[in-house]
Amino acid sequence: MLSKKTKYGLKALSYLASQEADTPVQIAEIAKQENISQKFLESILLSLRKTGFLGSKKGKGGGYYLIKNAEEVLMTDVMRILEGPISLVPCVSLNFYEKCADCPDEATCSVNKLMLKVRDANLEVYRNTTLADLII
Amino acid sequence: MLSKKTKYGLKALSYLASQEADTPVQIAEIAKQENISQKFLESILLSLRKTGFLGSKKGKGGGYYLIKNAEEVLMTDVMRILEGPISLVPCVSLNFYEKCADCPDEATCSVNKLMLKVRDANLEVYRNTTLADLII
DNA sequence: TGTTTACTCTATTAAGTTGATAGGGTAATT
DNA sequence: AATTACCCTATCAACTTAATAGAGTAAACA
Repeated sequence: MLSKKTKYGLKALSYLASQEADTPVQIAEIAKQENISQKFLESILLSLRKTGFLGSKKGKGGGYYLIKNAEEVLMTDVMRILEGPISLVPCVSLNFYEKCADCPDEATCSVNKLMLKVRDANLEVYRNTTLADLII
Repeated sequence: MLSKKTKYGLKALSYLASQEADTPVQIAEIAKQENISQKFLESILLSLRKTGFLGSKKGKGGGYYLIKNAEEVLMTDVMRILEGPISLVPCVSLNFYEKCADCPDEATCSVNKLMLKVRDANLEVYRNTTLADLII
């Protein structure tokens, strides 16, 4: 299941992408338009700012805005920040690799074999989709 | 993340597929060989039996065995039983469709758009992978 | 300079899920 | 009849998620 965090984050990014660039949008506006709990959205936008997707401006007329063009925002990066590893098991993860404690040999592990295929299929999608592809 | 239930279920199915067909294998043997909590495995195998993947035999020399050939066991079916819906959001699910409560219009929803692609990519993998592909 | 506005941070909490365990009951085989 | 192994119910700790509350800080503007 996709977490609400990711769902909300994607919606917020899309909302910002469909606004005029470099014009800050207030959290309250995004939250209202997209039916998102404002406080929860705050923490999500904060993490997107800290990871270089968004900029923010304080004070009157402040808010959040996209730093890059929507065409440059890859879903691989967005998903890793919001949802975490793209792989379903750590033993096939490119960015978060970890050996499975219970598995003696990855080479002969059937789960490893299947999850490698799944990872590649998902990467293929995320690598070839940008924020621009998600808005009308 | 892949649940342990699915992980264990896949390992157990693979173990059975690599054994001689129609020869029941005891839960205890699978649990030991695959490092799985026996009681937890019991419930997993039970659900696989009730959904037509496995047969069981009671009494001495009993155990579980594959009902179909490994080539006939599609990952789409296995994953739906063990892990649940293949889609990450209910609004793009083929078998478990549900409208998102917070989303006014699927046609313009960016999350919907992305998750459709993801669903299709995963289905492609699962539809073209059988249990036979997972064993050496 | 002071007030407003909006971002930032910490803490708390209810609800749900997962993974594991325990213990007993039932059915089939020898 | 005894053994073996499947079958079922209940419980529980640990963790995660999603939401909320409240206070603090920084920037803009009159």
